[in-house]
Amino acid sequence: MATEIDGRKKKILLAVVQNFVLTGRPVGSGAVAQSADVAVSAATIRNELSALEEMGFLRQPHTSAGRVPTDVAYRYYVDSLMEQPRPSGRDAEAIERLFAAQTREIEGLFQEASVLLSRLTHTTAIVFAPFSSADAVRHIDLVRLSDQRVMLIIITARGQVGRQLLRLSRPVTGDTVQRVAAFTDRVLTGLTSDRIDAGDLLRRGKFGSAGSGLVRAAAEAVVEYMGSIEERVFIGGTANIVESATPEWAQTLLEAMEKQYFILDLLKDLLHERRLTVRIGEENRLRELQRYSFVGTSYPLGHGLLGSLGVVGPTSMDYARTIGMVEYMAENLGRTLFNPRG
Amino acid sequence: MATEIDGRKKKILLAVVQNFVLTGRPVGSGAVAQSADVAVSAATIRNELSALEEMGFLRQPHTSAGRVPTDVAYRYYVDSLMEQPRPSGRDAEAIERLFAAQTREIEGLFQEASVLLSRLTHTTAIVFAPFSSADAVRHIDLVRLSDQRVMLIIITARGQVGRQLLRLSRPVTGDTVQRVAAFTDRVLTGLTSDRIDAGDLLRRGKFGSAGSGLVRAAAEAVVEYMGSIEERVFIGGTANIVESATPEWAQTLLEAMEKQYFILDLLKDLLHERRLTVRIGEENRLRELQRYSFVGTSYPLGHGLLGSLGVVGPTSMDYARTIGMVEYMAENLGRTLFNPRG
DNA sequence: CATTAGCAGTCGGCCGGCCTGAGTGCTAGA
DNA sequence: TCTAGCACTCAGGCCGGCCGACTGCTAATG
Repeated sequence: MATEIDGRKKKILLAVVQNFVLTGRPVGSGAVAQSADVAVSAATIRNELSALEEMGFLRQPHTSAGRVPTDVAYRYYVDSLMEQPRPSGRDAEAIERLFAAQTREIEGLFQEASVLLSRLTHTTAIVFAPFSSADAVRHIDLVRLSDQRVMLIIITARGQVGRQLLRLSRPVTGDTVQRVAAFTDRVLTGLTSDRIDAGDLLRRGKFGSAGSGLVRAAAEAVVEYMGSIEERVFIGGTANIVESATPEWAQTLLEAMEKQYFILDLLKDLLHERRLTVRIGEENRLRELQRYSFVGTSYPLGHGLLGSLGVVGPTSMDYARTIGMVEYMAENLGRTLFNPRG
Repeated sequence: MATEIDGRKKKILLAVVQNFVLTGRPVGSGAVAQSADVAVSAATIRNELSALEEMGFLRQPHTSAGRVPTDVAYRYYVDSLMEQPRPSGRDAEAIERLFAAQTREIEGLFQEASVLLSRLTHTTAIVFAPFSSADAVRHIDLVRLSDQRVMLIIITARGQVGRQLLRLSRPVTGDTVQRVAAFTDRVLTGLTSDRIDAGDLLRRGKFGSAGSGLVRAAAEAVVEYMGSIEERVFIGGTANIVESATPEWAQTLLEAMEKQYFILDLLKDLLHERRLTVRIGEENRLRELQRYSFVGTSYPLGHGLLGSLGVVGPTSMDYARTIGMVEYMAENLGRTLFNPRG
């Protein structure tokens, strides 16, 4: 009859959740009687379990089995029951070691962060780094690959780097490429994309027809690049997906993970709010994720930008530990890329 | 008694391999009698099958089952039986479309190549792009992230781009970073790593203690970067791994795929020879791959460098089709990145 | 009136036996 | 040398029984 969740129910629910997370098997009244610090018999606990089931926190896979927490139970656990520890000494140290080096290749840093996070939490980790290029040009370079192919390299004021392959309709000589590179670098540096005009460039620099084609192609590619957002995604621990579900679900999720739009949908709305987000089972909008839970947060990327990172794992994950890790990783990553206090 | 493989045996073996690749189930004498173009009865085929088993080409999962090809049979099939078709019109078109764009982001090109290749072959595809940096400096830039963190951007003569995070022991101002950037760019451009000397730089440019620290850190990072080889790996279609094997094998392989050394071991020796390589089952050195087959080849990256690409799939893959795809993809990729004829 | 001991009931998982069907090897005859 | 026929083998599906874990209910208890 009790429709409110009292102290004893809390303890029992906590015991069920912890036990299930640990063993992965339905938890019976006997197991709860042993592990929860309530001094009542298994029979009483049965009554309580039955009440908790009525309230939607637990369910039975079949009549004669123990209880399994529902998404609602995990939600309640995360919101009201668990105590959130900082990562243990060893785990914290592993994360700190990643950021200890004096010099660090930047793509590698993101990749290794995702791998480490996945390893520490036994989940699949995703690190999302959106670099806005709505920014000014800092440097332009052109590298001749062959007669009609040139690579354009753009560096923006904020340090974002893009490399674009240009295909030309006429062959260009190495000398022309060099001259056009120097010219575009000189003329475009400092400009934002809305102030770049291919026609204007062609009037200011005199090149043969092949050179003019290159100038035009480069200018167009620069405008296109500067207007785009480069969204880099680093995924680690995909193997952990296989462990935690049936092969079909694993395959579906693996497939989804390779889709850009999937990742964006998952991580993009974290960018607007700075706080930790936990989405449990069916709380996820994405159908492929409704058998899993997601724990994510954002981190500062510098220049006022935010990135986000998170993990995907079984709904029966150890939320306390996972949340601790995700937060600590975000903190360290943010501090490394952008440190207001030096 | 026949220890040589005659024409009829060839036809029968071919039928078994093709049938098994198609259905995935052991092939019996009846099925062979129907599909192979030999006008003999099932009983005769049974004798031949038995002989082929004796010779090591086939094996029976159990006494009353049909036959399954061994690694040896696939090897013989690849070497002597199959006819290698060019990719079908539709497949070729899909590949060509990938390379059709006038302007192309370069990382994205590699990534999409791996995804497309995996999709067309139902395997997991790997594209390996080793960029040697044993090269001259083309451009240096520094971007201040915070008081004590600076991002170093290096462009090499061949167009390789590196971004390194530097952590400084003293805070630097934006102005200092700018001055050091201009100085290092001017002084280092054109040099190879063996001619870069931090001490010499410090003598030639006068900066405060913070600036000198930055000069030294930058110089060291440049030397380190120029001496390294940046090895980028793009993997597509990991979900296909799950389909083709038991979850345990799939997990083992997925785990291995995330390891740098594994990929390198797999793809690096392709770089020395230009021809197609097929490694079937236990022919693979790597233990994790001995239940799979690998089909790979190399492609020119420009500047005399080679990259490599390949796919990993079940030993019972459609080798003819797969080989066609891998070769066609390598051809197109190579032509796009490096085109001796324009 | 909450709690508890006891008991009957439920059901998944496992084991062994049975049957079926696909496919084999062998033999005798053409 | 090939083939028809036959006895044989064995994986996989199906059934029934047993075991054990766990439940819900009831009646007794402080």
